[in-house]
Amino acid sequence: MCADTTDPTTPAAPEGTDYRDTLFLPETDFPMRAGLPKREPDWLARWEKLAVYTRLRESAGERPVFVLHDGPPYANGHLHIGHALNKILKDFVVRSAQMRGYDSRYVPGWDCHGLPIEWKIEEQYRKKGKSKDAVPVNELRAECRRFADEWIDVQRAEFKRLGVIGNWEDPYLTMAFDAEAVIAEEFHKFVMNGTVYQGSKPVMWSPMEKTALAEAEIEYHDRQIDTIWVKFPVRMAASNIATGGAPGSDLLDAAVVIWTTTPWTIPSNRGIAFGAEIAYGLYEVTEAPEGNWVTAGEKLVMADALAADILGRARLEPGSYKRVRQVGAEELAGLTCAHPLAAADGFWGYDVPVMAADFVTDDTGSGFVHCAPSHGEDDYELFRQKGLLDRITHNIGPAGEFLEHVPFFAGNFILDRKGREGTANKVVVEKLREIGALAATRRQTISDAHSWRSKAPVIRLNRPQWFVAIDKPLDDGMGAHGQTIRERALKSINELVAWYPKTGQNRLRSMIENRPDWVLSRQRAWGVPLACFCRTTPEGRVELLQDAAVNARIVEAFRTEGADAWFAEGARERFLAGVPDAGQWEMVTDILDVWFDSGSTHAFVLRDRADGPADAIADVYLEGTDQHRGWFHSSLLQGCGTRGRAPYKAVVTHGFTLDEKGQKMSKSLGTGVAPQDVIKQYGADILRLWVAQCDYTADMRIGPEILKGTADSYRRLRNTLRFLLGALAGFDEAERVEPAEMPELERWVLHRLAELDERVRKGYEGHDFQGVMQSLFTFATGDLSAFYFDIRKDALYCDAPDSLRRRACRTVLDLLFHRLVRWLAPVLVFTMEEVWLSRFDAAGEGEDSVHLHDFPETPAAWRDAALAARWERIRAARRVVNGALEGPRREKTIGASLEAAPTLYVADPETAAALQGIDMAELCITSGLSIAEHDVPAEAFRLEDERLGVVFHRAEGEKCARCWRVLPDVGRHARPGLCGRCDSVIGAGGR
RNA sequence: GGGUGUGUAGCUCAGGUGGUUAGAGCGUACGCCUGAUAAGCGUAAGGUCGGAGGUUCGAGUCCUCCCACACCCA
Repeated sequence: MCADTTDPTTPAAPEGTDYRDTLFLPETDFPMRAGLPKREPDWLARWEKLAVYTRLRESAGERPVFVLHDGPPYANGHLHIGHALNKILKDFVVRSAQMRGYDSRYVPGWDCHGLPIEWKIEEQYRKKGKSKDAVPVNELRAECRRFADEWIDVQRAEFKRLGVIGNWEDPYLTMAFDAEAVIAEEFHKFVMNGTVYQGSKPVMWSPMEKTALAEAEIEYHDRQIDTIWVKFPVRMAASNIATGGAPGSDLLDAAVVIWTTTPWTIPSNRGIAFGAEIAYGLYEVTEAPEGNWVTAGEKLVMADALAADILGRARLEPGSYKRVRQVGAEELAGLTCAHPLAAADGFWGYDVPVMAADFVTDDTGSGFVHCAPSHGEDDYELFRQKGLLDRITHNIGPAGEFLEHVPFFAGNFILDRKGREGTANKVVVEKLREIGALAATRRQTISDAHSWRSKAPVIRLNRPQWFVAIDKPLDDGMGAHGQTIRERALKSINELVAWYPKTGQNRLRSMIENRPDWVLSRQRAWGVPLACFCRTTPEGRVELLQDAAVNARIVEAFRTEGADAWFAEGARERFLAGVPDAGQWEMVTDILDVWFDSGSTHAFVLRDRADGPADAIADVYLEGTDQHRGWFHSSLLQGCGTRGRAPYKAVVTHGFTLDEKGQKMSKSLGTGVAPQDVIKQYGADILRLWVAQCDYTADMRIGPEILKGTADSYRRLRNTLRFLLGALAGFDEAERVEPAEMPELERWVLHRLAELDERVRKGYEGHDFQGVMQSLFTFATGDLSAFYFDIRKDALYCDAPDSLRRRACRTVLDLLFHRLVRWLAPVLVFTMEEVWLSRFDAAGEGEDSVHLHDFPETPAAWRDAALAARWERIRAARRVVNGALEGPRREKTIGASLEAAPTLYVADPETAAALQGIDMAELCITSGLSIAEHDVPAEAFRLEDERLGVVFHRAEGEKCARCWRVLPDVGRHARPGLCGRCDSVIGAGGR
């Protein structure tokens, strides 16, 4: 139909006729402002009603299974931002795996046993004036259970509010009866394979309360103490390396000087440590006052840096001693000393070896550290490494008293009844002085550990503990990856597990390479007991009962009654029934370290539950970097001991959340960010977007300014989607156009989509959420909003509905919609559901959800590298035009770009070729644009590329009242004030 | 004190094996539009690449030391 033939009786339109109604403007009810805090709960309710997680499981069919195994948070308080970060990252993994085509299962869990809860309950008792010891164990345990239960409900609601999908109806709990049964059963595996043994290890011990303390129960206060320098006579020197003296060495009549802040540990001394990097010298005293502790002729070995200080404190004048010679590390390592108290009693007649250790310094003291492996962790560790743990002493009792067998000191206490300094230090110092072993003393103030409860000082005391030997070869038929737990763990780390980021591998490896045996026992109440029996053999060895029938009976009881069965009356007789010599066996009443509980989750979750993977190995464990020492570690050791390998195939780690300045969040500075507050102010999607925009492999900052920025980004993205919805209003399948028939601009968008499809899928697969978001965000703002949408508004608003250009555009918008919305759905779970429903189920009455769909297949054939390269040049030329319009605009020559019709000079043949057949006026949103393949005139506007220039011209003609383009033919058509295109669109009954 | 890691524009991040005036998005400023409108478009200003040495013709990129921050351990 020709527009010019329309009814000539059409009344002349008055000036400024409004053709607005003839346009196809965007139509959508999708609100520009999100109102997330208010609306998110509605979508949560909808998903609950639809049972999205269950539906996905039921419709999984033959999809491959993917399992992210949840590391259980501890059930004792509201969620903090770190929990939110962790669960949101997991949600990205779970949801993107589902949408990539997996049957992606996620069972959340909770860690329920352990000290913090037990402590809370004790605190409640104390407030009521009750003593914990007066309460039956199972009563205390029941209270702990109730406490955990309450917090699990709170945390579950808080996690769900974040939009995290999973089996929230049926999570796993380490305190569930079946979990407690499996934990005990797993422990029995270690009992039966012979790796569990009793040893002892120094722990923080409060003599006042006669109990071991955890790090959390310790506080540090300043305290005045008497430090002492003590002489240890050299007993033997390795003569072949002795230098500078006669055979037999000049050190044989010297003494090594040690320094200690705890004189009461001297009777428990079993060694001396020195630093291989420290300079030592042999000093000889030439002159000393009458009755001095250090006398003329004495030879002492000490660090050069400290010698003057020590000898001064020993009341020697600067000129009254001399440095005889240097003493090297090799020589020191060959020394053996006598215990200074050996001179007083044969009890101390043993050898005291001198050993190199890396914890010795020469800042203070003497450069020699006296080692009491029962009373110091460094000391213990050194003795463990040297294989000397059989030399551990047992001289101190639980109240901090010297035991009966200790000569001279028996009965003296380290602390008195009020927690103040007792007599132990005094008598030891006095004895050392009496026998001439003391070199000097100094009173000083140090910061030292005190009990949080009694405020009294704390000591280190070795207590019997149960260990798992990690270097013992196992004859368990699971040797495919090594014979010992350590071998299997290292093999797993090196070959069986993928690490995101890579650095996690080294971190865990160096920990496993260096770690000592695994201490399992805690002297506490709220946990799974080491459900086993032990006895001491006539030779003094402690052995464990290895009886499968007894174990089975215990596990069965735990399964039906919980681990409380162990602490119930008559438990011993019940479980030992039928065992010969039952009377010899004692119950072990310690409980398992909670890391053993959580290290066993793979057994009672991945292996035992119907929703676990077939091989009972998780695809991913994802936690903070602190879990290299924690859950990754304990799960690895546990798995290697019970099934021969790590229970995971990949480990993803994230950093910590810091305040806006990159420092730890602080309550007192008010820099803390609570997830509940973010949700209240902005909504969970903003928090999720923040997570997706961070580099989670490092530490992440969060605060008001950062959240505001995130909300800004969100708004930009939201509006782009809103435009998409509006432009797609009433889209009909009949409009669809094949790519081959589309204009180049549309095919360029399809090319970008094909590129992004690969980027997004690979990004999600590699857990690179930041990369995915950055690509999508730049695409949405740079390629769509500022380029494609801006250009196509004319066609969308003004073209006839059946125009190929408009149909092609709407086809592409539909393809864009499905990809953008679904690609973003794992991150912006709420908003993408809103967008989805706004298009497909505005009333929200149906059963569809974007979360029930996969990422759409994107044809590889959409890729067109040649076309993409050409459009790079086209866009570069467009940028020059944009720049050129800025001048006239500032000078008020023009306002809108449609008032311009510039000339583009192209002196670059490749760009000229690229522009062939391209309507640059359309792309630049000008009313006209002529291209001159010509040298760029001097007056032309140009950017960096000298071969492209633009000379400005105003567009000739009138402004079309409908499409606003300024064209020469406006006014020459049937309807007044219109250009040919618009006139014909209306004539065709467009609207 | 030890181990591990991080440090590029106001913010969030890019910057294979060292190579021309260090990039993107957001924010900011200014201008335009008023048919995505508590929106949209354009232009611009922002960086001693934590600091100091060194290797090299040339270093954000390699080496050494230092500083700050974090996690784990002591």
